[in-house]
Formats: sequence, structure tokens, C-alpha cells
Amino acid sequence: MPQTARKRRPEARPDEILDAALAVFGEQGFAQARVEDIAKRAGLSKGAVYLYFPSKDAMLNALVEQSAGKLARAAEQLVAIGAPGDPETALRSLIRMLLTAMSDPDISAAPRLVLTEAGRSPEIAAHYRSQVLDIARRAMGRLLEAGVASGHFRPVDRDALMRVMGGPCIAHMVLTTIFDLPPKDITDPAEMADALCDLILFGLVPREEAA
Amino acid sequence: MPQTARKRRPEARPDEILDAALAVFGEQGFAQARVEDIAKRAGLSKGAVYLYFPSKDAMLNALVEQSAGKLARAAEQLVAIGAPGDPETALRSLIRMLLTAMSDPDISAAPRLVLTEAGRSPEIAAHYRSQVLDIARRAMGRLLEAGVASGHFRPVDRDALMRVMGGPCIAHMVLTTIFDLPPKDITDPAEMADALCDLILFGLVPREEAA
DNA sequence: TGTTACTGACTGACCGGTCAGTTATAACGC
DNA sequence: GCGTTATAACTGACCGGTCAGTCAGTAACA
Repeated sequence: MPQTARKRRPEARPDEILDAALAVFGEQGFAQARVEDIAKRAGLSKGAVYLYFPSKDAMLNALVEQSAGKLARAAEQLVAIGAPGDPETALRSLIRMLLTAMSDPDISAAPRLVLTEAGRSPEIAAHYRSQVLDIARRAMGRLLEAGVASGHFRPVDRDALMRVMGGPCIAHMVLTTIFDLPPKDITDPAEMADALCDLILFGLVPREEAA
Repeated sequence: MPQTARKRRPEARPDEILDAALAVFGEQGFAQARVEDIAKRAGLSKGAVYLYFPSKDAMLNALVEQSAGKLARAAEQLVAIGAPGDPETALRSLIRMLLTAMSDPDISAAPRLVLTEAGRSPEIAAHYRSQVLDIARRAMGRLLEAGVASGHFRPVDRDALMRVMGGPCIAHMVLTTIFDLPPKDITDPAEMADALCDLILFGLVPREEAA
């Protein structure tokens, strides 16, 4: 009966190990995490893990590579579909998606790992740069172009816009998941996303009421 | 002659060690850094370091505690002086200061360390929260209040504003110092700061020309 | 001669990675 | 079905390197 636990399913192993690795790395950080703990959580012995991954670093790389693309591709698609018609709504959905993802500790575990480990590992930094940042930058550029072309947006600097859109999402992630500093006034990620969009779109300085 | 090196200056040691620690931690990260390297850079042997600090963790804590307050206090003062008279200029100076600091690898080393190590060490997280984040949040609140009272700012959510102002600074730091991703269009931190302020103050959506 | 500041060889714990050995399953003959 | 063999999947004790932290001893001053 619970013999199922001992069944051999070599095809499923790599993903199981990566799931366990994400959980353990997320809880303890890469350096503190022990390969044996990852193995235990995946229901294996340490040796078995090394049948599927050549090193602890390789696990982290595979992890980043796997989860990195997902968000970036989702963001890219969202922009590709929404930007031409209604850039403002596309921007709102994009930030809403990002902030919701960043508020969930399970989903944000991978980006958080990148943030803490990229400085140590040039390989991870390079991966993330090409698989996420470059894609995000391109998508942002396209969104901006579409908005400017249709008169919805001002022609601002793309890299500044990238920082103004992505930065608050990172800040939100850091504040909530690392410093346990939830905002007192706004608790729902979607609400926070709306407040951020409002600021990004309309600015802090009031508009003259003369429309 | 180079006997000067062996002169005893026990009072100066702690700071010398912390300087060395900041440099080594900044270059290699906390986990990778060896206490012996810190000692060497401070012109001491490993044992001597342990006369002044009880552990490697204690060095990191002292480091964070020391450098944490500086920026926060500078920001607080800047706001306290500038906000009542001209909130918009105060905001511009604040972001300019932050972004310039973040662009300098030497100055941003401490915040970067906090970012990478706070998840592992509750003590550091707590320190930073009370010594930097709470102060920054208070200052931001005061700046906002002053601006709203004088009609310069709209009454937006304080935590959203904090994310919109601080986030891009963090993003800039991460992009430039971790991912070596300098913007193609803007290279000078001050210029980037101006572009960011422009976006934050006036928003992405163009204003009706009817003033 | 006593005290203070410091040295650096050493200890012990820890953990990534290995590999000789074990077990479950499949394959085959009968 | 039922032993027999082959092999893929897995185990966990062990090895080797690293490094935080210790401490017996030394050098510099007062």
C-alpha cells in the first residue's frame, strides 16, 4: 500500500527534486540548505539526487532557468495582446499580475533566490538577464511605443519606465516577504497594484481641472 | 620604518575591521567571505579579529547597524528641511541622493548585503526595519503630508508612494551592480534620477494642455 | 617584569560529492 | 506461474576539503 512511496519513477524525479529544492532553498537560502534535506523532502537519499543533477549549483541553475522564463513569457504575452489596443489597461494588468505573483511567497521564492544568489553566481546572473530582464525590457519598450503612438502615453525613457514599473514590485516583494512589513492601509495585493498604477499613470502632482 | 604597521591602536581596530569586512563582504558575499581575508585586509591575524568581535555574524550586524542609519538619517534630515517649503524639490533631491548612492558600488555595498542576508538573519532584518525602513516610512509620510497640505501633491497612499519612490532606486541598484545592466539611453545617475522624478511627479499619461 | 596586543597553528564540525553495495523490477526460459 | 539472471534505481557510510572559532605562545611597550 504505502509501497507506492518506493515505486521507481525516474522520469518524474528531476521535477520532484526541483520542487523540493525550491522549497528548501526558499526556506533556508542556498548556502544554508543541505542537499540531504532536499533529498529527504523529495523522498530520496542524497546519492539519488546526484543521479539527476551533477551538483548543488546545477540544481539552482535549473530551478532559475525553469521558473525564470514563466513570468517573463506571461508578461510578454500580456503586453503583446493588450498593448496595441489599450496600453493603459495592459500596463494595469501587467503590474497587477506582477504584484500578485510577488506577494505569494511560493511564487516569489525563485525571484528572491535570484536576488540573493545572482551576485555570487555569474551564470545565474547571465541566465536571468537574458531570460527575464531582456525580455521584460523588450516588452516594456513595445508597450511604451504602442502607448506613445496612440497618444495614451508620454514619450518617456524606456529604462526609467522599467525601473518605475518593476521597482515597486521588487520593493513590495522585499518589504512583505523579507521584512514582514505589510502596509497598514492596504492589504490586498490587487488594491496595492491599483494604487501603484494610479501613481505611475497620473503622477503625484495634481492635474489642473480643466478638461 | 614600516614599524608603523605594528603600532598598537586598539581603539581604532573595530572600525578598521568593519571597513575591511564591508569590502570583503561586498566583493564576495557574506557566506563566501573568509574571516582570515577580512583580518588580512585590516592588517591583522584572524585571532586578533576575535578580540574585537565575538563572531563573523556579529561583524555583519555591526556593519549593518553602523551604515544603516547613515542614509536613513540623511534622508530624514533632507525631508525635514526641504519638505515644508518646497515638497517637489525635496522629493527630487531625495531621489537624486538615493540613486546616486545606489549607483556607487562602495556605498551600495551595505544595502546590498542587507538585501541578500536579511532573509537568513532575523536580527539583521529587525535592525534594518527599525533603523531604516521605519524612519524612511515616517519621512515619506511627512513629505507627503507637507505636499498635500500645500496643494503640491495629491493625497495618495503612503505605502504606495514609498514603493514608487524607493522601488526604482532598489531596481537601479540591482540592475547596475548585480546584473551589469546599464541603461543604453541614460548613463548618469543624476540624469536617471531626473527621469524617474519626472515620471513619479507627472505620470505616464500626458496632461491636457489647458493651463 | 608585568601587561596588553597580537599571532597562527590547530581543532572540530560541517557538508558537498562519491561509490561499493542493496533492492525492486523487468526479461527470459521453462 | 516460477525460479533465474540482468539491470536500472537507489542507499547511506564515508572521504576530503573548508573554515569558524580557540588558545598557547610571542612581541612590544610601560
